[in-house]
Amino acid sequence: MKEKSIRLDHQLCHRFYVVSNAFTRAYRPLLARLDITYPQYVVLMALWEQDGISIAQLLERTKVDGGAMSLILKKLEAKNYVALEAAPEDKRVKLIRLTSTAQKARLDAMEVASSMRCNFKTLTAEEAGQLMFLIDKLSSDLSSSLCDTD
Amino acid sequence: MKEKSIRLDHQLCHRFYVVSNAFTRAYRPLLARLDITYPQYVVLMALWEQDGISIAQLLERTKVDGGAMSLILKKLEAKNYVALEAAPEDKRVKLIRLTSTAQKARLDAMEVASSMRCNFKTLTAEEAGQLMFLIDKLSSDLSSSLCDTD
DNA sequence: TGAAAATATTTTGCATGCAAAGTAATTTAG
DNA sequence: CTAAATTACTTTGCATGCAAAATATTTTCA
Repeated sequence: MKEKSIRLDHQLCHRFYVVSNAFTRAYRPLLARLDITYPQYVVLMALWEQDGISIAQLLERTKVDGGAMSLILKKLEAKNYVALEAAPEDKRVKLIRLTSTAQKARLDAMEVASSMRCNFKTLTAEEAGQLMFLIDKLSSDLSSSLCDTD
Repeated sequence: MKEKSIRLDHQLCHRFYVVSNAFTRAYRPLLARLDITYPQYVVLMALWEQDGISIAQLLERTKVDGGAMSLILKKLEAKNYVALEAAPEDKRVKLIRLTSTAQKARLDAMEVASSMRCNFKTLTAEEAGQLMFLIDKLSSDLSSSLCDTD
């Protein structure tokens, strides 16, 4: 009785796949002015919230891939958005700090965020809230399934 | 008044980014038995629904990137899951057909899908339905924003 | 009919995402 | 106190995703 359920339009996963990629494409022209990609934007958002944190903390907040993060930070550094410095107490740790350029760019980023929200013509604010709630629930189900220590 | 809204946890886009990647990771061990990746699985799902379609139709249904699709089909062909043939009327078009191996693998795929659903411990079936509805609404907002011919 | 426009697919160059291996520095144990 | 485990990052190899250019075919139109 669960036989017919490999149809694409019955799959939550495929919806996430499609929408996530659509977001990346939709952000591209908006982020072009800042000369950054969507994952780079995510990293900057995390830093605008809390500056001077370590790479491990950045990974935890953004959920960006660790291997990709190395490259992303190098690029953000090359674009003069961040500076990396070794932590004084523990030389393994690198602390990431926003440059003044990035501080100023925060205003542009807020424009980006608000113009993205303008794209949501039919989805109401309440529905967006429901959506976030449900995704968070799904998300915790998914992450607990990966480490099945329960 | 819309100033504080570049916080990561206020962003729908980041939730999709995180969950979409989490799905890919969660599927990997399940798909290992079939020796395929998640995008390859998506292509097979589309073909299990409707076999013998063109690449353009496959792109339309799966929303996989066109450039990636070429490689994916080559790999599925190498793994003996599909066969490519030129359409008789129009030599530009290639038709994709499932092999008998892929037909049999459909049963394994149904196992994969159902064991993925078992991961959703707290999300109810009704909530999953709501989630799909809301995502579809968001999705149409997003896609209409890309081609702003309105 | 023959050249130009359109269509279907592939290729290319760059940016991740994923898993696993590799490094350097720190902590833990015997 | 030192060798083994641990931790924080980086590197590597492979698989996409994205945009744009390149190919091969068809269709359209003057």
